[in-house]
Amino acid sequence: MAEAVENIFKPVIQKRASDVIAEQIKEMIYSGELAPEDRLPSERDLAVSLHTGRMTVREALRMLEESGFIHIRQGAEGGAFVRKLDGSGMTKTLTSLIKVGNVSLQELTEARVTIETAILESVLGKITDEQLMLLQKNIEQCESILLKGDGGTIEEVPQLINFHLLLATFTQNGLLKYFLQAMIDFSTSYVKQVAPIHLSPSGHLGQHREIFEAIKTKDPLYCREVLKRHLYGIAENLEIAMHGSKNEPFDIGQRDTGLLLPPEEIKKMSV
Amino acid sequence: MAEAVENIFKPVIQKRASDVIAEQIKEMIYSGELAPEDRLPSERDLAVSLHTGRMTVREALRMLEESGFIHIRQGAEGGAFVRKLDGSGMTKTLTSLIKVGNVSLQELTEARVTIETAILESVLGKITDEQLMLLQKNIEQCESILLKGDGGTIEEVPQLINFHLLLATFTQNGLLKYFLQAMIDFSTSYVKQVAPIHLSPSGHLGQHREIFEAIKTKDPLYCREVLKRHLYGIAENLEIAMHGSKNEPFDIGQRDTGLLLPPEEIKKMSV
DNA sequence: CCGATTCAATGGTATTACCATAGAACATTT
DNA sequence: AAATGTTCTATGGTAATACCATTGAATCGG
Repeated sequence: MAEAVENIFKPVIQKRASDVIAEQIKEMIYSGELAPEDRLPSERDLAVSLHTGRMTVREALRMLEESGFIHIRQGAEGGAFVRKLDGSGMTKTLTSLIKVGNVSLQELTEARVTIETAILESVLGKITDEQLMLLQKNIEQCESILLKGDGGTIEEVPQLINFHLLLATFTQNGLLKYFLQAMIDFSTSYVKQVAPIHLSPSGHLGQHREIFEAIKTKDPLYCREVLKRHLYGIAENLEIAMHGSKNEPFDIGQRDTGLLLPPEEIKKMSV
Repeated sequence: MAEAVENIFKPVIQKRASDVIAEQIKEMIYSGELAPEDRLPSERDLAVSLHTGRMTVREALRMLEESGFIHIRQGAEGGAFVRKLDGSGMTKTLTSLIKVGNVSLQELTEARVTIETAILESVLGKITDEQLMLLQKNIEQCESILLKGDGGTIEEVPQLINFHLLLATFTQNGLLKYFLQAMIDFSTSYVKQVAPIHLSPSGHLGQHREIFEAIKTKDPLYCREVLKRHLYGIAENLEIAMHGSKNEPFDIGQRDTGLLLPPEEIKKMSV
């Protein structure tokens, strides 16, 4: 064909149908048209409505599920349900970055110290009596749990985590809380899965009490010192968990390889 | 059937095949068995190797792609390629949280001020001459770009962003950098997409120069002031982009993300 | 009324066929 | 021989169909 003219035809940009579908549903969630707990039409219905195949719909749903926008239940009365986004997405992202080696445990610790210190100092100037009460209540709660049970591992006293999250909450800043929660969630799940060692919750709690007292003095320097000591103590346990686990830091559990190939064979094929 | 015995048969837990596949490939990436740029077998080959259908494989690839572990190219010599994880995952997560309304622009701004302030203070005590040189080089680079072009919108001087990221880099902490980058990336793409207004890059650059000078004085208090003014200025532009007018300015005076330490003590504490 | 059974809606998997894309290999022309 | 155009082919993208698995609801039987 002769090049008589130019730019008469707009080039066709073929975006992947599943991407378009996922994008469309995301927008509906953003706009509020789809709210948490809402149920999407069944895969078959969606396919018909979108003039597409069921598999295309499924791929879109897989993506949305992976990003945490929906969760899927099988069976009658099942389907895809819109889910309220929470901090797990952040935790997932952070976990990947660490597992893939882009972020070291040292960096995690330092970042947490930096951010949590900033949080504490930000809170210090405006903390209310009610908030102080909440902290105290948290400490007492942990105390009673420790008195009842044997209080062996840290997982048995999950309330200990809340102490830190409480501080983040006091900033009234959801994003700071997401960041902190991601770092904390990784740490706990890491310790739990890799090496459930004994972390002396009582000592842990004691340090919380120290921090609490420091906050009441409203002395920023002292607060920072106490908090840092506490966090570096936790970090030390992370390190112990790492080195005490047969040098397989990231092999979390044996997955069921059932009908799948061993990794080496897949690797071979990828030449 | 009579209940003669119990617990003889292990209940079958049917995990979704695509999940198992995705998990397996992820583990191979974590372990280094699959490195960036490596190419996975074709969908058809994978299906055969895994004793599963091609659609199942595709769903797994969709998930991995959504999480940023692979990218997929169509055509001959195409396929699924392992991708080095970068900050885009964090940006994506943050963007979702904001778009869905879990995090407000105000919170974004405050969090950025909190974190970037902490970063700056952390850097202040240990910044080297070479690092100062890098900052200066960045400023000069932006300058020359501004002199050449008309310098209308901020997107034409992307180097302006690097100034902030440079500071984060000096902390030697990848995670803090990821956090900061996510916040910055959202802001820029938000302004660009929602309302590409003129942001006076020259004024922007001037403030960078101010910050640079402040850093050289190594006065934490002064540094913080200058940085905060700069960041709240940026935030104001975000608001303008959103509302299209300057009618709802930030009440900068109310925000108390500042630290309470006197300068000398902060200097001492710099990690 | 209650327990067991069946039913039906929905997601999960597999197979097949064909289209779309993009490099590579090949052929043609200069 | 080099440049250019064409065809080939491996690969992802989409669709349609069939059937399995799961799970809550509806139904049936006592």
